[in-house]
Amino acid sequence: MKLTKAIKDKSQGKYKYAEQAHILVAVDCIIFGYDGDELKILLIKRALEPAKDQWSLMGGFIEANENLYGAAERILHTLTGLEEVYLEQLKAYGDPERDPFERTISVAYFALIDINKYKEQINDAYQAKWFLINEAPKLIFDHEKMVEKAKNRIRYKAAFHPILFELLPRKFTIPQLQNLYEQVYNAKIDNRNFIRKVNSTGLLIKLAEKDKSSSKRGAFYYKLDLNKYKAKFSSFINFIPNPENFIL
Amino acid sequence: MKLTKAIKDKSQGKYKYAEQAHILVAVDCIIFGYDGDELKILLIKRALEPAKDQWSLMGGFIEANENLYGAAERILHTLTGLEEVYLEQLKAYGDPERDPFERTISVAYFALIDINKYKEQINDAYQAKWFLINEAPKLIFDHEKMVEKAKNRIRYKAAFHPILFELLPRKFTIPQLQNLYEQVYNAKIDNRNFIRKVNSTGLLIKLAEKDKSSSKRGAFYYKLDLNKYKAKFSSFINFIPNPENFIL
DNA sequence: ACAAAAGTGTTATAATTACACCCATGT
DNA sequence: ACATGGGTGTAATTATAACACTTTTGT
Repeated sequence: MKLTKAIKDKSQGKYKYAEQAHILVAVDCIIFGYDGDELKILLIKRALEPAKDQWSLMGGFIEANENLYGAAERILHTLTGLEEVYLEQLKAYGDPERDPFERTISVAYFALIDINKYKEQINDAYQAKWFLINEAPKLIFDHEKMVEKAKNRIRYKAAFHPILFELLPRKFTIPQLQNLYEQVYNAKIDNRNFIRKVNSTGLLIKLAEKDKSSSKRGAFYYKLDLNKYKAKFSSFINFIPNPENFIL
Repeated sequence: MKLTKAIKDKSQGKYKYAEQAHILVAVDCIIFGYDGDELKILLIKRALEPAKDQWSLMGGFIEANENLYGAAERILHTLTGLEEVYLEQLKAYGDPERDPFERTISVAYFALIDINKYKEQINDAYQAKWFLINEAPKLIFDHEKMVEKAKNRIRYKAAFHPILFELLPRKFTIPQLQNLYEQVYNAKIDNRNFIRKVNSTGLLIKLAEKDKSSSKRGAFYYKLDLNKYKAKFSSFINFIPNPENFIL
């Protein structure tokens, strides 16, 4: 921090930074959800001017008493009613012209949620809608850039870390998990090799129950071994055969 | 972006966001350097109140006409005279209490530079000093947290991408490169396996000249094949044997 | 001749890939 | 009985890890 322009505020007896421009700081959330079948993104439609009727990420300005993560949590909670979901800082965006109304720095966060569990809680006031990941509409400002970056980040991270489990319900089948990976990477994965790899992680506990909704035979449900999940989260597991062509 | 508080500015005819707190936005740079022998970090010593005589990252406030990356470039250039060095956004920091003087959001960037090439250009006005990576002093605010995060990011990224070449001079020896990896990972690496892995990337071009400074036999200089470097930068190469225990 | 770092070679083990087949069940 | 997705097995290939020795040259 370059402090050479700091002055002492007589009224409070504290140092302050003089003659510096203060800027609006916002947080925008890229919210990914999976319903066991399709990977989606949650967007809101602007009901008011300016930018009325345009699709946008859910966002808000940072408040005096909260940190960036807290602001992202608040914004996510306001829209979805969700708490304690996976939420990670993506990047700060600060081009002078990114917001045509007023200069605004935006810190983007992405969230991974299970649509089934939470869809009833979504706040209708924002006209939120789930879009298929490849069928999202045009977005305001640089929000599409944020979404692309978030997709890339997820691809990158999910190649080595089990973050995609955050999108699944408590119990899920291996075909559902594979289907999720296939959508994230836009690729077909060999189911035999996939099952072996997933099982080799030791992260899954097989349940007695079966899901019969997608086949006659039915697929066994599994649940996450939460202890192992937490312990192994940072370790590297090659979930994806050829993680070649990602852009970092 | 939540725009519900936008109003129309009569004087300019543009929409503006009303009743929102504007905050100071700074950029701080974690500058890593390698002199062919030791991995170091560049810090500045505060010459003025407040926080006089304390060590700090080089930073500055964002200006009206520049984006975040541009601000980081400017700050880096001001201190080191360097341009076109590797510079990557690390994370935005925004705890309300992170800066005791005034609420400030800081976007941290890290830079990778070759100390030999640039050390003459360093601006003395900031009392900058290179510290060994493991012998850095206490820093102001949350700067130590930033440095730790940057070290982790470099470890993470360098395990799969050839970013550490950014720290090397145009010509370098493989022992120098290995030494750099060993310092980044605080680990001994088998030189036989290391050489094979580095050569298998096809990224290096062997030069006729030898560096005799560190052994009697001398080690051949190599240079980067810049075309292949750019092409392969995003692809995954396992540079590090067991990338197990990194924290993401 | 010897010390010290540079550089080459080999082999065992483990991970990855590319395959083909059987299973369970609702219709 | 058969169609459909679920699940198991195996063999070839490739990558990784562990290891020892030879080369060069200044002193």
